[in-house]
Amino acid sequence: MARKRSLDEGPVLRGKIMERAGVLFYERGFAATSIRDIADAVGISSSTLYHHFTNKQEVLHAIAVNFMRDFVAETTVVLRDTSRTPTERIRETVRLHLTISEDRRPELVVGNPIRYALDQAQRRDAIRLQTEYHDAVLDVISQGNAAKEFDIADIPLTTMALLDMLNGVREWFRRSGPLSLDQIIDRYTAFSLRILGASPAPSTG
Amino acid sequence: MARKRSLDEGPVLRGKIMERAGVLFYERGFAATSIRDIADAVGISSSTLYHHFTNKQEVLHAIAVNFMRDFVAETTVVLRDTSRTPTERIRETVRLHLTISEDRRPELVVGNPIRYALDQAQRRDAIRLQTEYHDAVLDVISQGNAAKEFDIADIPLTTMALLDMLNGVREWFRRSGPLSLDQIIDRYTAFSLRILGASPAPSTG
DNA sequence: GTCTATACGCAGATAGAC
DNA sequence: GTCTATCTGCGTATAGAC
Repeated sequence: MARKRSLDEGPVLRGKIMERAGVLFYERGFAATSIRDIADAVGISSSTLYHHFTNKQEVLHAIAVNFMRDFVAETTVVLRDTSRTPTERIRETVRLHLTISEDRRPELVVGNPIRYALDQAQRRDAIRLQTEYHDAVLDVISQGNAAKEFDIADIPLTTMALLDMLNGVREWFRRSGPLSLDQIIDRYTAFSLRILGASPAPSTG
Repeated sequence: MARKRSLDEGPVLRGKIMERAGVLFYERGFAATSIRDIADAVGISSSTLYHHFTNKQEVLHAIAVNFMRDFVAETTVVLRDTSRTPTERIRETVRLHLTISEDRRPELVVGNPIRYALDQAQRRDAIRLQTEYHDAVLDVISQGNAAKEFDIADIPLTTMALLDMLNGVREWFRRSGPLSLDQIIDRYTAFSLRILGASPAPSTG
């Protein structure tokens, strides 16, 4: 049994540490969460944790990069699918953005003050991925504008406004609230298309 | 000299502590800023700080409430000025919101994860003021919709989307960047009016 | 690869002189 | 009302046995 545990749970334990640490960081903040808190939540000793990560910052770094990699992978598939119109791609991106952000809320580090717990190099890793997403969105908006689907004066700033609006949702949305996530998505899709100046807006949300 | 100092600098020192602490909390986070860091920045001993505030949390609480009081005072004057149209009031509110947020960035606690350093009662104080602002904005949006100046399906959610979009600016705006704050304000005013479905939109910014 | 035990420093907060 | 000195606990991180 001990043998099997060693062989199978090595990488699993790493993931488990990241998962529990993410929740604790999210609930209490980075500095207010101790290594011992994390170890207790996982059911290991603090020294064992040091065997898997060099320090607390590295745990946060791993969480941030792991999440952003997934986020970018999922969204860029849609954003770069030139078989669909820019409008369709934006609609689907709004849905993905809000869904992933809600499903994995504790893992969101970029764009959140907790990111300042990382050192510069670590932050850069995460921000590089965020930029990849940002640029993909900007490209689609630009294409939609060129195709006269959208009507935009300042493309970079419109991109920021749109993404900031979407990022705001995670700060107040609760599944227990009056609106379901699907309803939020419908309405925010409408808001997004308004910001982009999308011409035919049948559903005003 | 010692006498004069005691008489005049009592309340002044309190304000100075709040100011310096605000900057440190903003730069490093609450938990990562020690009482001694604050005392050093002000040029006093840590015991002197305890003479003016019961603990570190109270410093943050004072910063948050002080700022929100000012914010609400300035904005509600505009929002409740029924001599102006809802559209005009929204325009002016966007300007004020972005200007105050930028001018006093370190003091922004509400809507920022640093707020979790406060206990429930302290947070409630700050959130009560935020709600006052939020409700005043919602009222104006509602009036504009009733007057057919705006075209909105879900007034509460539109209010959230608008405010989140504005709050996003402080995360990335730098005075050293390519756009001036005035330019940002112009464009975000246009975005805001689009979200609200304002009928005549001459400047699409 | 996991544990127990522990080094070491810095945190928040207080005592008591002036 | 401000200081110096200090208490006490918890933080990160490591040593070394198994």
